Amino acid sequence: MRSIRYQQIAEALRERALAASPGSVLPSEAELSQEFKASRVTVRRALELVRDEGLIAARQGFGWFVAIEPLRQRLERLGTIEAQLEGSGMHAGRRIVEFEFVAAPAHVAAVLGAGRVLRVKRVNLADGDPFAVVTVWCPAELGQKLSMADVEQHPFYELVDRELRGATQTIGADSAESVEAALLGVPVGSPLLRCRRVTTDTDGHPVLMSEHLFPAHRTEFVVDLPHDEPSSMPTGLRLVE
Amino acid sequence: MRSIRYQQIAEALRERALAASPGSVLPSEAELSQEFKASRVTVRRALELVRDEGLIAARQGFGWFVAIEPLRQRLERLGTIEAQLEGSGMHAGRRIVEFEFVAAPAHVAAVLGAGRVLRVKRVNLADGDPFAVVTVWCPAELGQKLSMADVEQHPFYELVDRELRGATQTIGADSAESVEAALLGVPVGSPLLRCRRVTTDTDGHPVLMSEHLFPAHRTEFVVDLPHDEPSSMPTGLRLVE
DNA sequence: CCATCAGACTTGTATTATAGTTGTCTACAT
DNA sequence: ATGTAGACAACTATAATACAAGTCTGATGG
Repeated sequence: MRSIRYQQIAEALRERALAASPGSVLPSEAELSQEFKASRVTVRRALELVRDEGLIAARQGFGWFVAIEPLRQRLERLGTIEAQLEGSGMHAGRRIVEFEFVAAPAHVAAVLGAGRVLRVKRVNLADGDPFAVVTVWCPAELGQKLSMADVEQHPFYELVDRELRGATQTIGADSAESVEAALLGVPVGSPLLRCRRVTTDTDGHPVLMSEHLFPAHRTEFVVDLPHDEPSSMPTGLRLVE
Repeated sequence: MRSIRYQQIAEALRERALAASPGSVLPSEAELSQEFKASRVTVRRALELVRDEGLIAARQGFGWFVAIEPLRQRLERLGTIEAQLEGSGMHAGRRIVEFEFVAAPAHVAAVLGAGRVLRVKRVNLADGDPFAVVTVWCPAELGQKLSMADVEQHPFYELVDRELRGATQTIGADSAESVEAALLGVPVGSPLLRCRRVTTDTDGHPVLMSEHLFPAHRTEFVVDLPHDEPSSMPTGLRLVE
């Protein structure tokens, strides 16, 4: 495969920026040019690429430096959906729609590395009204001990016999198919917010996959990007009127 | 049965494209021509065949590379989608649709605290194809110095004469109205990812408001929750009355 | 002590040049 | 219809160079 020089250099600069402490200055473009054995133009192009990603910044006559707090994680302490609903004086409920051991679909098997999985489909309720359809795939060995009553009364992460740590979720949109439309009480074809989440344990191995579908007219996802002062808006998914 | 050479080559290219990571660059047509012992025209026919299937793409003077589908945005940094495009070997472009000084709509005025604003509507292009409609509202006093050429060639946050610090994004979904559908080249009523962003300066004062609309089938947002206590919900949920 | 200024060093922005790549065409062979 | 060979234009990445403009430092002179 052919390689693009300035992308290689950009990758090296990214690592360096993440390793260094915020505010520290990078070598001059001339020095970097010698170090990478590339022309100053090429080095600059790499620097500008990383700058546009927000990791570094420059001041004319001064130099390049690692940007201040490029990645502050503000998504850390967030109450569960249940707590927020109860806090708002609403009653959170769950209704089980499916509870089956099935052969894992390809995209699930690829991530979890399990042939058979427990698939649970639930409808989340706020004061009796449905606001989310959640499907969870869980390796069969972990799901063996779970009952329908368990998954109806407890969040999934309390039930799995593993210590969970992190998650990656991808947020997208879809049109409502007939099944989800009926469960959520919205017209077929209306827009849905879709969150696919892969939850990993303390070793970083994927443990759970889940798909959350929200009616778009009631839900929004709020993300704070690096601030100095805390904003008035909390981070997370929220229901809108 | 006689075998068609360029179809054999196309099959080999498909395998290679699926094995390689998106954005990686294929060998040049001349090199592939040597490798498959076929003329450049034949190799090209194979490449164009695979391109029309959406697996790979090319830029004149640059080369062939594995296409990216769907387009993923990472939310941790205050970077632009353009930076991620360039980092993937694609070419980012902009087309101005509107450039007007108007009275601020209520929800904009409430946040920016400005009566008159500059409203700029742009279509973002990836290798010539539209992938986003972006509307930016900017207080008139800040927009006074900006020209259409400015906003066509630079990201907005580079043009504003304030040091920006953070942003709050609200991600939701919508159905495509006729205007946006036409600009994005998607059917009316198809799902869109909507991202409303309020950008603030170092003092925490709101400076810019923007709305980004993405076709749902091409775009996803990715959020990492590294050391979060997982709940059954994507992150947190907030009810708004 | 303090202000000032020259010079070294830095980024920002051009220009020119070259090798390599895709895009496109024509001519010809099987 | 399919494949080969070649030529040319348009574009890209990279190099080399030059110069403008901003920043820092240290010497100088009061």
